[in-house]
Amino acid sequence: MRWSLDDVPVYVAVVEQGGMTGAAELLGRPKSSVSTAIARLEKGLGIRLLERNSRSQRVTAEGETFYRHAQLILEQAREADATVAGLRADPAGRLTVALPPAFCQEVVAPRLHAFRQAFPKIDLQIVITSHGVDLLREQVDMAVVVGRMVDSDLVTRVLIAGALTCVASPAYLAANPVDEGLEGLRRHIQLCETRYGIKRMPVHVAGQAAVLDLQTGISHVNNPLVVRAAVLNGAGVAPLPRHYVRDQIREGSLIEVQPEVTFDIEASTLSAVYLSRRLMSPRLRAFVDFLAEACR
Amino acid sequence: MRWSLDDVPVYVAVVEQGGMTGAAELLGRPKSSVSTAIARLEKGLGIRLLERNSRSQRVTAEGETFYRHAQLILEQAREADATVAGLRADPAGRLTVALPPAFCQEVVAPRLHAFRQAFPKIDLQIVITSHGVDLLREQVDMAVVVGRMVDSDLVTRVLIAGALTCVASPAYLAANPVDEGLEGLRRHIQLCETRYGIKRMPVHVAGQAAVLDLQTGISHVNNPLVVRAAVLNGAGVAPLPRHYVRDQIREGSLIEVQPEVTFDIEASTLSAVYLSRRLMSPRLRAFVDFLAEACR
DNA sequence: TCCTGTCGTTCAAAATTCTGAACGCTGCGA
DNA sequence: TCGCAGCGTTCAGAATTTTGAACGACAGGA
Repeated sequence: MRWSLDDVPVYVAVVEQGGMTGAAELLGRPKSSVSTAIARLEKGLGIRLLERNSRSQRVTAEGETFYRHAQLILEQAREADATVAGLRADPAGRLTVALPPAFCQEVVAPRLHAFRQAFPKIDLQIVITSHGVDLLREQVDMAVVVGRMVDSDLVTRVLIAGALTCVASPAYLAANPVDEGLEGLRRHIQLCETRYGIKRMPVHVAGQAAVLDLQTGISHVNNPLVVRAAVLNGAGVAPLPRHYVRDQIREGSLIEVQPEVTFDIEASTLSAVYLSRRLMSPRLRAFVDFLAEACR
Repeated sequence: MRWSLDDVPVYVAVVEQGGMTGAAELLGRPKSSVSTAIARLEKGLGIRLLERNSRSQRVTAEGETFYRHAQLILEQAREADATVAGLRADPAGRLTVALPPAFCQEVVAPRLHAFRQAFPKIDLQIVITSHGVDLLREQVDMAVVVGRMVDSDLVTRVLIAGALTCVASPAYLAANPVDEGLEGLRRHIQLCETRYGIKRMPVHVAGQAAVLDLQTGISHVNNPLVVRAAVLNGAGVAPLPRHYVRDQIREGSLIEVQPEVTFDIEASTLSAVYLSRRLMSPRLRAFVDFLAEACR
């Protein structure tokens, strides 16, 4: 990388202001700095970003491409800055959040102490519910929900884009070997989270699309931790979010079955949903960052 | 933002090398530069990144948080650099790609001329198929597929995370007003793309989860453009990827019906899938970047 | 306990970048 | 056709950053 990241904000400003003079004003620096920064960036990248004769300019095709990337870089930088600003501000005040039962128990609870220690002045109120979005406007500052909520005036941040994976206990597998193929797998599924219990679950096996019936003759529970507990005690094979079985797989109390089968479903995604990205309170930012880190 | 982006790569190097000396070696700069860069960054951010006594150091909690953001910034920067390098290299050679019919016709075809003009030396071969992944290893360099393929040794780049939206022609709506509520909507759906034609399509209406039967008594076609053509000619209301109806909505030949209904489904996602991110040929990178830009 | 190798910091000189005024060019209106 | 206003570029001095060597501090082995 033979170019300087510090010239990126300058270039973005020039493109967005439509000229160096405007950019210079926006950035509060002399226009000569802007001019040299652009020249340096072009030299470093080895391409011409702006087609310019001494009076006007337009963005070249390559410049357009680079601009898109530059925006992303800047966005990340601003995100980092906002997070750090939040850390420094020692966020305080009441923060009410809605969390689904399993997520709260499995991911948040074990780390709650660390959060309270890092932000002792945040008065965190947790509401356990699976329908957090309904409370979003009136009663809670943020909700963790299943899926990838798309709503024009809500901001969604994906926490777990977790794929489902099929697992079973070693004891069960020893007693009941699983045949190859989807049908072999299907015969061992006794129990499944309600959300995944659809008749034609689309799956991929080594790139091949197929469907799996997760409804007929299968019991359903609307809590993944119940399914996990059952499977740990020998209730056959069940598809579960990888995030909830990672530890068990590592320590050997669960074994992945046919890991080549991937499930094409949004229902295993968990997202944090809140109102505005720009006017996010430091305490909300701190908590969302904390969740994102906990889910890594 | 009171800190310099140029110090970010230095910090990342220090964290990853576990020390300033190692980082200095990696970056090929004197360690004094590394030391001052870190000190400057800490001052600019207003937080302590590394807890260090004159011999060793460890990353603080805040430093860990910032490191994650720093990685993202750097990743974006590298991505930008690779793209520009690709542009400059004047990519050449044969590139074979697999595209689904509707996507190729609607998104790629109108922009193909621009691509050929920008990269005249790329000998582009297009295979029209809906099962591009199957060809991925042997016959094509890249495939555009429906969904969000998760496969350990495939790289996926989401092109359209498009939500579905329900549309109808103005003439149809004038003659057949749609009642409020999901059931009102349901009565007008006559036709639907095969992929969305499931019995319990999960939807959200203003945050409330619900399901919509898109199977019983509905005709299915496995091509969204056919559905669109039919709806344009009065075939009731149909859910379609927003990306395929954007132009029609703008020019008024289609109208959104109950836009507050959002569909929770991956089937409307389109992704580019290819083998390796690191060893991507310049021509493949050029084409994937072109697709991403076309889908913006 | 002392020695030694290694690590991060400091400092003044050197290189680089930044700055503001002057310059030259171009599009627009008269 | 001409003149002016506004834009990007240039240039030399000023400010900042970079650099390599010297320094101080600590861990581990003798």
